[in-house]
Amino acid sequence: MTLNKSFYCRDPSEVARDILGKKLVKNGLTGKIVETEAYYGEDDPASHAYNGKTNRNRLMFGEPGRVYVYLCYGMYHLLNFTTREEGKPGAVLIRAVEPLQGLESMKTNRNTSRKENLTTGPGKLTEAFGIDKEENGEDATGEGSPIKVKEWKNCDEIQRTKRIGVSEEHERNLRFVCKDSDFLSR
DNA sequence: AATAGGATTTCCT
DNA sequence: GGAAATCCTATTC
Repeated sequence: MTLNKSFYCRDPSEVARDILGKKLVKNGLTGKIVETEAYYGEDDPASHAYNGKTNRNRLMFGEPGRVYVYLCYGMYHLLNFTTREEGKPGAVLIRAVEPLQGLESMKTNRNTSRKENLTTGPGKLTEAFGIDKEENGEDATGEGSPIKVKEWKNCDEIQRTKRIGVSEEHERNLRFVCKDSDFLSR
């Protein structure tokens, strides 16, 4: 079962927590989501949407369940799914997955053979899955969608921590991880 | 093991 | 002009 629009049309923290353990699918490659972060809008200084709508972040203001990919530090594509109803900015960043299917393609894409270095970071997993600006704006809620998330498992134990790469000020605990995973970032 | 620097887009001051 | 939702490599301890 592909996660539908009502799954994504909720508070970003709820979506970030509930999407853990689910299966990320793109073109035959799959991975178990083990690390996420929630981002909000006007009340979240670390969010792209903090200062209002721009060409880059406009999907965060739109309907839920869309793929939001953007270029970080001029080099790495980061994968998000939009959340909340149209008009209220929100997104969930996928920070790490555990590789399940398509390991050989991932190794080629990443130019490494070590399973633990394939998808253990937000920039790494997009490279492993071949995700870039092409996918920006795609609807992730259809069975035929190029990128989607499917029902699969839940994590045994979920832990909530500070977000990574975000300045201390105003930071709330908006990072969610499957506690005992061997595939978390850094 | 720990630290430092580089690659380089998008947006803000 | 400078910082940002990162990662890799080289250098130094």
